[in-house]
Amino acid sequence: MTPSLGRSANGSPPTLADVAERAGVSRQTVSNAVNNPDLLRADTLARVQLAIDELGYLPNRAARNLRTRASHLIGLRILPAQEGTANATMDRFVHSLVEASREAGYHVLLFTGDPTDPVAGYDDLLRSTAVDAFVVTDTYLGNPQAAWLAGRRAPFVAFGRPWDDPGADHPWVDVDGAAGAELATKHLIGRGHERIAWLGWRKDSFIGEDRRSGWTRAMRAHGFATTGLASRTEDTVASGREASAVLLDEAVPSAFVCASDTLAMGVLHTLAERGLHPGRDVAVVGFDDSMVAQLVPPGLTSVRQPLEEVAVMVVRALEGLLSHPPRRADDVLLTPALTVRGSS
Amino acid sequence: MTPSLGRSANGSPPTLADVAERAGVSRQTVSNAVNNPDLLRADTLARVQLAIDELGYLPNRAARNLRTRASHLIGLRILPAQEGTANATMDRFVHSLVEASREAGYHVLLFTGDPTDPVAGYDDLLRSTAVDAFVVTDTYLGNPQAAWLAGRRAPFVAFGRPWDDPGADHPWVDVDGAAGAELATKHLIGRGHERIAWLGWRKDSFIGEDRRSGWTRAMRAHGFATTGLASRTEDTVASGREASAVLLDEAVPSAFVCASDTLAMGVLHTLAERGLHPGRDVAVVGFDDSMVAQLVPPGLTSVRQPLEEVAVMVVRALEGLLSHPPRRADDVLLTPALTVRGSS
DNA sequence: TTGAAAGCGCTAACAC
DNA sequence: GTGTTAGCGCTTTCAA
Repeated sequence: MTPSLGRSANGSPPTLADVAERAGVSRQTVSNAVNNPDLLRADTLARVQLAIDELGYLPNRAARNLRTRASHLIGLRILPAQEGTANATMDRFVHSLVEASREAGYHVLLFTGDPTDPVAGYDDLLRSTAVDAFVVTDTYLGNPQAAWLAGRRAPFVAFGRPWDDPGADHPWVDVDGAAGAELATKHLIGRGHERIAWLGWRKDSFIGEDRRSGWTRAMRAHGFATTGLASRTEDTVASGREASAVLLDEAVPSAFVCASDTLAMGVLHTLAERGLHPGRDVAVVGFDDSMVAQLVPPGLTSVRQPLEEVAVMVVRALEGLLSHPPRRADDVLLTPALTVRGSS
Repeated sequence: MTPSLGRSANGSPPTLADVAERAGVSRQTVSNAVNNPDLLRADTLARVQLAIDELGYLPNRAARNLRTRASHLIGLRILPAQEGTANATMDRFVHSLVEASREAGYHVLLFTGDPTDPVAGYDDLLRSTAVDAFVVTDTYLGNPQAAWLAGRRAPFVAFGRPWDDPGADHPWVDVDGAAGAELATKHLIGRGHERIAWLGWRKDSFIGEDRRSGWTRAMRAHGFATTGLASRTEDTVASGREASAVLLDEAVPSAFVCASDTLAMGVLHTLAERGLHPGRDVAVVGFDDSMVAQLVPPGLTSVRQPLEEVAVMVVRALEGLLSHPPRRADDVLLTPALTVRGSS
């Protein structure tokens, strides 16, 4: 009787030796059949392949990892989800990264760490050679992990520019936030708005200032005033609500461009309180195209980051770093798109 | 000069042999210091520990995995995110699972597979012994993966009851959807509502029918009619909008209990179109406590699944399965809670 | 309490 | 083209 697929007689998965015996060749020949098929004569390859299929053989990962000094695993640290915000960007990115990695033959290993220690978790994975490389996502607020990883000579690619260290020599992929905000502002200008307010993050956020510059650029290009029309606050609904209420009272904008969907939802709250209708009375554009933007009536126009593309480029850069010899991929700055909905 | 932490002279991480040499003991003694410290004499242990710390030694995962036949990796398959729905339950669960796994010494390996083939991806990971076990999440709609994994004798724990196979003998953890819907309905009854509509999924969804039964139970317990007050539809905003419009016209409910936040958002769309205010004119309760529920004005009351607890119980069951000898943990049915917001 | 030997399953290097 | 040898770094067994 044929052993059941994927299990040899002793109950554990078949090994190279099992296949070799069945095909009547040496173990090395089986290894070559798997890794360098063109080295084998056609009939030998066919015989080995048959045995492989019959046994359902797949190389043992641990053994292969040990020998090749590679795990084909990519580490990604995820932070606890922020309740009460629309920040699902990371979750969307995780999906995209898993997909893109798979196509390159990698799996994604998720880990967490003490949120107060930006480097926690990386160290152990690195020292135990559990992953081949990392994808680093939270490059904002002067995060030390890029420098730390670089110091350890750990291969990694960043999703996000090295804002505070332009000389950093790791590859990165980012989305042009200024272009996104500019797109949003121009869209509103095209709809006839002139008094367009900016609702953004506090000044110490590089990403926030970058996005804000897109708004400024579009406004200036059309000769519209920006004075008194900008507000910087925390990334919470409550802050967005308060800030938009103040702006409405003091600057009377007819439209808002926001640094996040969370802040945009704050604007919607203010409008709801005042009996104003988004899109009809006041236009609102958010940033990130979160599920909230898609679902809230009448739909929130929002800047959408091309995370699928980001993931593909990140993996491409990773492949470069992990090839022999290592290649450093060019940095990539992608342009977001605008998803127009009822709120504008 | 001391070699830099985590790297021996030749540039790769230090090994057992490096530590042994430095501490003047055999490799085996170092291994014991790591895995069975009580076997060593106190002073030997201290000496070895010092060398370990100085070198920044951590056991190589691949080697350890090969030897112990365990990867300390848990596989979780994630499906492509459904745009246009509020279904971020999976993302929340991923976070919780990563956290719970870490505390048990496991990492989470994410993978995808052809969405049309429910078993794709599992097979390779299993045969290559890349993961120790799986967490299976999409147990609805007669999904064959549980039976398939069981047939392969692969250790796995399900988040979700084996609805279509009550005799399945794998451990599972689930949330009591009926209790959740009952909680929601009773909450509305307590607010004075009597004509409470049910907006749910199509009849072939076990989960949908389970949740619906909670509504029925609460209504019957109070002697309220349910005839004409229930609607079953697809889990999309558009379906929820249409179905709620029909219900409002034909059955004139004063409140809605929905099988998902997505459907609840559909109700909010209908209310917005008709100039009705959620919470003031018509009460609405959703299911899942998604970010949308938290952010939409005036806040959507929603049933919240205790996913953190689910993850902890899942990992506990996993630990049982992977211990020697394997233990099958008791099945767990957790009760959700209601998060009350402006919509009710 | 510590050390020596063997081997997990694989692939790199080399010999035939 | 194919087979042989060696060894990746670790833990299990057994001997000292």
